Amino acid sequence: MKIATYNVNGINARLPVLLRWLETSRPDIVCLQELKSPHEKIPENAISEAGYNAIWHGQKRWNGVAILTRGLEIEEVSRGLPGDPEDEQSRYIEAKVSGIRIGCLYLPNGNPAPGPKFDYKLEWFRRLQQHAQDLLKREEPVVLTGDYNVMPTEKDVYKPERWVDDALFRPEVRTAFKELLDQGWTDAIRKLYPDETIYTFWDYFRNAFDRNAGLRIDHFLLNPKLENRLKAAGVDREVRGWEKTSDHAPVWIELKD
DNA sequence: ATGCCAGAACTATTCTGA
Repeated sequence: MKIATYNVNGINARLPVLLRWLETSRPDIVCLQELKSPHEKIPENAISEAGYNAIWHGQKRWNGVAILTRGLEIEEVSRGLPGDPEDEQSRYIEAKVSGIRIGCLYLPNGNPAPGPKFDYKLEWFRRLQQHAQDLLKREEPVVLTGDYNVMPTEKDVYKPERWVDDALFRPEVRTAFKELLDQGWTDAIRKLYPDETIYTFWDYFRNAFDRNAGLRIDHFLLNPKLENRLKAAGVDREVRGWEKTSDHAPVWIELKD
């Protein structure tokens, strides 16, 4: 079972790249973020012709998350992160696929910090912690994956000193991420590669990809039921080098059946 | 501090991203 997460930065602008990647990588389950598309404009037919079922939570212009599966049945559990009925942003969708519960999330960026956007990020993080705690009470395997917009440690940033005041790296969000892990979640990439420099995002400016000036902000968190099933994990780095690509690369894990 | 790039939206300029 191969599960992937990919911040596409606009699903319509990214469609050729997305389809090419699906064909080469062939993940069984895919979590997408930053669809930047209203519900009715998601390219449903193209996804279906590529052999994937899909559920999604779109939004005009911003955000948007989706779960795709290669022929597997998707049972949607919820859309929207619990804890704030006023929150209109499409940043969370959860489903059950093949006995695995999958939460697909797009955590707020939070810049500029401090400020209202940073407050929203921290509040969203608190709600995520609460929901994650509830999920841990379950007996079933659970994956919480997506764009967390957090570099967990200095190893996850090309130049940590430049990012200390940024909403993706400030102590508050690193602490929040650590608290999440301390609940009992495993960071899949770090479990398999504790010391390697691994990035999942390179910005479009200043030849960041060529200079490998990257960040690790897309993560897979596994509950204890899944930890022992983790077989492999990686980043499809080459996709970041394709024409008209996203600023993120896809990240994936493989689980024992 | 800001620009550098990229995508989307009531098409030209603004907002957002990380």
